Amino acid sequence: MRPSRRDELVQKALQVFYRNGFHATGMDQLVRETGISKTSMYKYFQTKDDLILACLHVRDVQFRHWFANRVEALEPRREHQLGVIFDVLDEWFSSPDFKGCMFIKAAAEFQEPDHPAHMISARHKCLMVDYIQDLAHQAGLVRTRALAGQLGLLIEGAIIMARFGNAAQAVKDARTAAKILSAAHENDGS
Amino acid sequence: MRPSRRDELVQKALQVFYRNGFHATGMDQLVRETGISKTSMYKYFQTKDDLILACLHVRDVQFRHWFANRVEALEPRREHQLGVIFDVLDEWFSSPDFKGCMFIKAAAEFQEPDHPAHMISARHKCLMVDYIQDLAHQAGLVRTRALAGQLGLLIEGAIIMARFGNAAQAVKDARTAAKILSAAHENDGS
DNA sequence: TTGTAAACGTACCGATCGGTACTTTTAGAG
DNA sequence: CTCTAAAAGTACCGATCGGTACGTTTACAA
Repeated sequence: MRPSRRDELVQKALQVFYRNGFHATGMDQLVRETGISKTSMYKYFQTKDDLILACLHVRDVQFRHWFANRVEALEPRREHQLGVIFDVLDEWFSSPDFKGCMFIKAAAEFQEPDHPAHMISARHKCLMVDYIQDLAHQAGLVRTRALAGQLGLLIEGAIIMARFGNAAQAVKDARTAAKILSAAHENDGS
Repeated sequence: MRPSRRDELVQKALQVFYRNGFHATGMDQLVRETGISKTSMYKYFQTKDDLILACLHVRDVQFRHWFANRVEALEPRREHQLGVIFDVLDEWFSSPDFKGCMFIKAAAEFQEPDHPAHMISARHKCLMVDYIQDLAHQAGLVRTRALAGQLGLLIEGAIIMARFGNAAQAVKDARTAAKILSAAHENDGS
């Protein structure tokens, strides 16, 4: 466990970027809020962008692990886990420091499609859809690629709508829609 | 048509903000890209934030008018207009200068829920859902509030996914899901 | 042609930006 | 205690930030 200081920096910077935005957060503010000197920061990361990319990478791993762990905790039976993904989302939206999806925000601030931050974000969304498809497969559903794509749209839409006003309504709509769409992908259906 | 110069500023600044982001776009860059002097800018708007808010307001009106006009053009029969909203989205995603939803990006850069930019964005999304509900009503469907909420999630999700890689896949998934969800809201259903 | 108001260009303000140089303090190992 | 390496602190760099002051040019109306 050597690089604890570096990990601590990434972890704290991650929270500040998440709460305050990337461009809007200056390095001096990071010094203030993390308690880590600028000298150390620039020893670990050559540029601010490098630090941002490290934060996004950690966030990607952490978020997907957290999500899968919450699914597992709420529903241990694998064939029923697809049914609880919007309960996990609801937990996320209801957490006091929920501020939307970090990757949607990263893509909003780094718009060039070939920017590393943009690519990490796209990959994160792709991996989430892959995970949803895996849950659909374990639920014994058919045409899981199409279903996962559709549920992915509901998830992203719910994240957006949760940021604008009523998160409860977004979760409710998403849950209802997900049940209808999933029912259309049962092996006996069309 | 007196205030042409001011409108011209808003129109051009809107495009630069849309393409380049809000914080990432400086006033000097706006002078360069719009050809309007900084003196004039600050005569029309006291602060950069005021200019941003004016841009968002214009964008809100323009986008909703554009969207409704395209729906009308693709399908004049009102009872069938709900079926073409993803064709209009497809047009938008396919336009060469598509860079996502300006209001999602505004909410990403101005995170405080009571920030005017955030509130304008939330209101825009709300008005879009209202419009979808109106189309659902004209299509003779039932429980239009729930259906509009669900279709709204699909729309926002498609916008997000279109920014990350394959827009065509997002439109295809959204169209399929929308048909299933709409069918569940026909007056003979459920 | 003159008067007038709007727009322009330029130079500038203090503050902050990302990033660097250099010295001092801390902490753990021998 | 001493040596060493890491971290901190401070002061600073040029560039850019949002915003202002002020004199010049444009364009149109009388």
